Amino acid sequence: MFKFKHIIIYGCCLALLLLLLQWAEYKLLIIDHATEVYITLIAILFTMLGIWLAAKLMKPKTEIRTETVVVEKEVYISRSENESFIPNNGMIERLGISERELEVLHLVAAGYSNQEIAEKLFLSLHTIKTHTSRLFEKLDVKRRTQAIEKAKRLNIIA
Amino acid sequence: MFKFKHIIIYGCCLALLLLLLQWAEYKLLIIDHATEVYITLIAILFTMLGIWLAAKLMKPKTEIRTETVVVEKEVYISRSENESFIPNNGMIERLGISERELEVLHLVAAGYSNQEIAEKLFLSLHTIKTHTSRLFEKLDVKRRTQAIEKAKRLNIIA
DNA sequence: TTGTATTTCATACTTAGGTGTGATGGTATT
DNA sequence: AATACCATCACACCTAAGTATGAAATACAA
Repeated sequence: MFKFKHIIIYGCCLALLLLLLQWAEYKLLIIDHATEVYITLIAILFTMLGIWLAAKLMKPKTEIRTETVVVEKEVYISRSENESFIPNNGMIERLGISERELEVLHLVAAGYSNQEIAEKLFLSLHTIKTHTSRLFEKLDVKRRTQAIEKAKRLNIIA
Repeated sequence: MFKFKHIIIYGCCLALLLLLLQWAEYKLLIIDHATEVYITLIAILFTMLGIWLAAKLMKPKTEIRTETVVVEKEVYISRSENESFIPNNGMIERLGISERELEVLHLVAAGYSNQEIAEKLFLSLHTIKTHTSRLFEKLDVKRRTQAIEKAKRLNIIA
């Protein structure tokens, strides 16, 4: 939109200058060989005008292109229900899940309450809570149900 | 360095044009009121020259910063993707699980909290609690984790 | 129309789950 | 010996989950 504004301004300037020159013609034409002088002046003037115009029009060209590249990292192939389940040990290791934590995870997925797990493993309820909390942190989840879902999806548990 | 090159080329063009105009002066000045016409032509020509010059000189100033944002995305294939899961409708019917209850069961298994399920289904928290309670009764379980385990075992959910 | 099941919402209450912080002892690793 | 990690236990605190009970609207079949 502002492109047209510049063009209109430029047009007006041109018209004004033509009028000015027409008036100057009668005054300056008397002096011989003065034509070249003011043609040069016109040339310089309009060149500057062109430069100014170009500068105005090209200023907003400082583009910042933001390119978003999505890199898909790893794909875990699913298993068959009937076939033997192969735990994703690489994933377990990568998440830093300890042996005890994995044991608790299995029992959580089996539907046991923290109290029941504590009794089963001869541990205190506090210990189980610590384990589950660390587990949720490592699995990046908030609840045990989410932990079950994610662990199954990552083939950590069957 | 190439800045001067452009200036020299421009200067040469100007000189050449002045010579051309000086020659044309004798031919065209005879025609009355032709002065304005060729002054306009000069104006347009030099303006374009100015624009071209400016464009050439300002090219390196039109910065194009390309910010590349790399987003790493881990992709997992769920095991049910390849297999065709057939829900045990007979079992669902036998246990008397209603449509709504089944819907809630799916969301419970997906790891959503009661509050989240309520928001997702545009229901109150109370309603979800009622549904889950009935579900636990019908599945003969005490906790949601047990419900998930049993529902999966009975092929009610994938 | 009446009965039955479903779906919805509600209050009050209890229990389980989860967080944050901190401490202790064991066991490898450096 | 020092460090890092794991496993264990503990307390305080808060939130989520689950129970018991009741009730109203809807839908569908007898």
